[in-house]
Amino acid sequence: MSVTREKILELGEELILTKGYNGFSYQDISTVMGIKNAAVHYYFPSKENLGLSILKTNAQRFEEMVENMQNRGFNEWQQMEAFTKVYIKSNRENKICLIGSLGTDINTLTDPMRTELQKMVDRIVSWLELTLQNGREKGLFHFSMPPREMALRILASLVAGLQLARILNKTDFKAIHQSIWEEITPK
Amino acid sequence: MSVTREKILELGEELILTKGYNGFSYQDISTVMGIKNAAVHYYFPSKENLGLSILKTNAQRFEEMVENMQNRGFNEWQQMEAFTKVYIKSNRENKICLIGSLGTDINTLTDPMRTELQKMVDRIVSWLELTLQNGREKGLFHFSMPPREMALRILASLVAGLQLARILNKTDFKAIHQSIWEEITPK
DNA sequence: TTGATTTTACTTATTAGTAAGTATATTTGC
DNA sequence: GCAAATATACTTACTAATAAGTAAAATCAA
Repeated sequence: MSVTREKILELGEELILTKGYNGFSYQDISTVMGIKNAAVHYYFPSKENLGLSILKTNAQRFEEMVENMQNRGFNEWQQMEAFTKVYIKSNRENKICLIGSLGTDINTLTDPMRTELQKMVDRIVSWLELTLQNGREKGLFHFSMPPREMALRILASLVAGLQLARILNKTDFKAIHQSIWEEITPK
Repeated sequence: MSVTREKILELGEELILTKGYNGFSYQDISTVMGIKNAAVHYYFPSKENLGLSILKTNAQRFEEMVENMQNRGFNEWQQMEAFTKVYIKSNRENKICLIGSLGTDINTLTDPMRTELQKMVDRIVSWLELTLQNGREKGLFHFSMPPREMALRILASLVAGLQLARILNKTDFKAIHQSIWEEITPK
């Protein structure tokens, strides 16, 4: 696949995570890349098209990560740890996540983008739920609420953890994500 | 104070909470109100000016709520309950909160707005921290981590709870906010 | 030379913002 | 008490900048 196309996707994603979907333009992309506006339109005819591609790329990346972890025989604890690490990296880079960013702009998105976002979040919550449930059965985690509730709670902590850390202080994210582990670690 | 000005502030806030700061324009306000674009500029010369006014109005509303609760002799449990109710109402109205919305757009805001946002969030976290600490001393709450960590954790749950609920399902917010109480209620 | 890629040169729409004017109150000087 | 001055609350009619998007020509690479 074209290296230009890849780079546009990468930059577009970064812009969504740093300035928000309605806070960036094709100009932002073309200027940084040293190409013309129309070249971006060549690969992604519309902004919606670009946004949708970014969403699908992300959903795919998640699936690959999950598949990869299972191939390597990661247990549920290790899988949760790896998932958390993605967020720790985002925090280090002063980025929020796609869910938090597009969640804010959801009413300005087109139906295909909204649907794709819902699909992605739903998939992540389902995976978290299953991982928490299986991990609890093995005694790797300890919590009493239904796994789906716990999944939503953990995801919410991570999503808004990044936002709060960017507003207040980067180090605040650590406090938030560590408290997740305190809650689910068996005594 | 002018009723038109009040209405612009109200509508502006609603637009930030539904479409995001970079997702609405003065046109959105003037069209709904049946006035001209320039009339909005008459009250708020720039969009930054409007955004700043909305932030300050919100911060003031928070202070009034806290003051009011203390005048009425609310204990810490009741105060936490009242704070949570503000978020439950937002969820009912398909709105997210100012923190989550402006948190996404923070890098596109001017310094005065960023500073005001930080000030507001800092104030809320401090209040949460103090309320949790005092409540724990009285035996109203039970938790072992430092109060500030718990404050950040609760705020993160509420902020992203609204976002996740708007993406997935309104009822998911209930699961998230109820799990907060499960965590801090003494056994 | 053919197809993929990219630029040139646009269009159309929307944005924030402004200058000047108008009608209606409200205040002030006498 | 009343005319003149002034403030309030807008509208009309713009500007300059930027947005997304397009058609056609030029360039490049196999």
